[in-house]
Amino acid sequence: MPAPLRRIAHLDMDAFFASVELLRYPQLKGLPVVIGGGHGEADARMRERYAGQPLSQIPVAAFPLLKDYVGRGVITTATYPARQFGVGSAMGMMKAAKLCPQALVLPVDGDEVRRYSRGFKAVIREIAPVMEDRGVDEVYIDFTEVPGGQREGGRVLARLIQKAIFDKTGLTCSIGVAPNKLIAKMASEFDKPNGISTVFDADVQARIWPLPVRKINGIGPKSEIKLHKLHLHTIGDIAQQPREWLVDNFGNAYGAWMHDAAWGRDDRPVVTESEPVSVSRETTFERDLHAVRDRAELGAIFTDLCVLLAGDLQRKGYVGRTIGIKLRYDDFRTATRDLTIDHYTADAKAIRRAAGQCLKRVDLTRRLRLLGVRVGKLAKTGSPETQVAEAAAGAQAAGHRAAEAIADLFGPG
DNA sequence: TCTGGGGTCCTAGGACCC
DNA sequence: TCTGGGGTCCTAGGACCC
Repeated sequence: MPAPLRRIAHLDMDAFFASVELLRYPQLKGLPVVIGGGHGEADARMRERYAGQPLSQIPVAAFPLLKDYVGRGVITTATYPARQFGVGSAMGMMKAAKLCPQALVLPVDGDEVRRYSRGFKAVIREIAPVMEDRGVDEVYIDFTEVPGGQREGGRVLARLIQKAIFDKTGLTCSIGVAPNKLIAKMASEFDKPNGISTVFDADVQARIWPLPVRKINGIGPKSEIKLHKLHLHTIGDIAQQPREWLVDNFGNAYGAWMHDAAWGRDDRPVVTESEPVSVSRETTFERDLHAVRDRAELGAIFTDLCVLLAGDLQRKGYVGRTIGIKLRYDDFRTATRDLTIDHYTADAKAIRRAAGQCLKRVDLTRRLRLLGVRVGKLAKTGSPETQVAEAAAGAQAAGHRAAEAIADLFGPG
């Protein structure tokens, strides 16, 4: 029996955040809607006004409009009617308002989105257990060994998964099936929404090479500019270059990778589980803040971030020993500082202390638009490498308590 | 019209150790 | 006076992704 052909699927939910909202507000179907922005105050006011009524009964005229939006948010996703106006993900809300002022705005409902995210992934795992989680609305699936995964190059199994997801959630998705993750990712975009595309090694030249370089997952805006300067515009243009030339221009690792990618070569496995590397919290202020003039406000935000972050770590069951901060200045430059401490922690006060040290090493004369706190070098709470450190921290805390007790005995100093 | 929040991985220099 | 090479950890920044 010959070895089965390696078949990898990439599945992408269609306009996920917007589609989840449309399940609640079916009256918005077919209308331009954008999701994002953050605040959600207008939305809350609207819901309050129609409290007691089913959400589906709220008249379309009651929904907040993009042209009335104020704030610094970006669009998370837009419905297909809104995309017709050129509105899309990661676009500033203010810019989108120029393109499509009549679009309706809804805030992101994180809990609801995560619920649907868990739901569609559970459906997939029941059918095809080798699944890699790539975020709320995307996964890779290894079809190779799944019964039926080879039929019509994976199309039959893809159709089954699409139907199962729709039956369970009412949501549609697009799937690409190919010899590897790299091509599958591109293929899932070929026939959106609610499409299936299958690609084989022999199709790379005809279907992949004509695409713009930016379609390769891993070539972003910077590399695109550089490639254009070198007169390379399509993936085929890259494929035609000698490997050494790409290495000379883009460095050893990236140049060689780019050459492989252009030829559709990628042997990364589908990874079913992984440990987090870091956990962070950050926030963009409603207006730029100055470290001195807005000291109290900034200090409160800083503390809040540390408390939220500590809560995240504790809930997830991790401790970490590299504490870092991130600042974004009014000119959008970013600075980071970090500090590795000798014990693992998930304690808000300890995080704040270390992050405070970091803050002392950075320029605070410019106005800030963002502040973030990060914990890295994670280990599972109670895992062997944290034991000694946790015991030491415990002893230290006991030391503090002893000192306090002694201080009590001798009265206030 | 200024551009969110949560991540990963890579590079590169310096410290420090053998 | 000159001056190895390798390994690991720490730190800062940047590209990229969802």
